[in-house]
Amino acid sequence: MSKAPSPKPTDSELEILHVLWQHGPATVRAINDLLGQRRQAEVGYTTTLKILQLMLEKGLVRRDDADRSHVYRAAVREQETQGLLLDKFVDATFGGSALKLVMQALGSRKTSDDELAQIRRLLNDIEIQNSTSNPAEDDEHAG
Amino acid sequence: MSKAPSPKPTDSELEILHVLWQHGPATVRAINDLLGQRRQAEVGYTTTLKILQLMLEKGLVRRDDADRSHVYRAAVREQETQGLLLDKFVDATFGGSALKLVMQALGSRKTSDDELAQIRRLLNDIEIQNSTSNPAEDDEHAG
DNA sequence: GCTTTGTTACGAATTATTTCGTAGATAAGT
DNA sequence: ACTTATCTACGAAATAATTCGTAACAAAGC
Repeated sequence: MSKAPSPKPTDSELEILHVLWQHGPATVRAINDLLGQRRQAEVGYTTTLKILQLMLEKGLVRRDDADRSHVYRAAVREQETQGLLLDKFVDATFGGSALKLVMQALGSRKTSDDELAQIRRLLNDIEIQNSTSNPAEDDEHAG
Repeated sequence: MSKAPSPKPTDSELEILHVLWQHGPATVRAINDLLGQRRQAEVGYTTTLKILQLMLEKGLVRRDDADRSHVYRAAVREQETQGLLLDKFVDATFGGSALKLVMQALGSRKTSDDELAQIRRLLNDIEIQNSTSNPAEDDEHAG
């Protein structure tokens, strides 16, 4: 029950987490190289090292220091972290209303029919969950 | 090119913008009082004043200093600002995929049937737009 | 007129984040 | 063995955001 209260990662930390999520465990050298690719400008090696050390203290990553080149791995899951950040963002920007966020996300940008279909499937799933786990009567049937 | 791109507001600035969007133009005193209500702890009067002065320089607010108590008003629109922040957030957290954001927002939290219905209506509207305009050239935005 | 109250402007302390330089250790190359 | 390369740890500078104290000034109250 005691869920690790992983602190909210900063922008730089999040970028490193993306690298680790995609690439898997890696050395500082590898992480730094991958960061250089996804960015415009290179970042100093010791900068990456420093951030990883701070992330280790925060519990955002784990490391294997058996070898001289330590190997870092993400200690938080991608979806959980995204969910955490999303919660904060929804609170700060949309007053806590996830609905407003979704409306804004869908309304103010181009969404393909394919993406719309995926969202519809998700809506159907959620509706089924609502009706099976919720005592409130629900006779709606999606087309 | 004549329009200065309003910089991304910080968390504190965004909170003040929320107050101004909801309440309309207000003095520092009024803004500070309203901030105190929506927060856990009070914030110092001069803190609010200082942030408003910085926001004025950034172009996030305008002020009427005809009277001794200056009256501040939002200089950026709510939806535009939310859209701007949303873009940055989607890039940083979901690698630019608005679809992933929506899936996460809907999937990882409780969404009521009422909200689901609203989203369905929006999906229908978007689908109609997709089918009535040529998808290859409908990237125009209302100014 | 004098004092109290409320206001703006400004400087500065505090905290967080990002950045990198340098020292010291270990491994690798010759 | 010696030199070079690579790595970690650590300190600290640079930047940004938040906070508030104080000075200066104007208005209101007595």
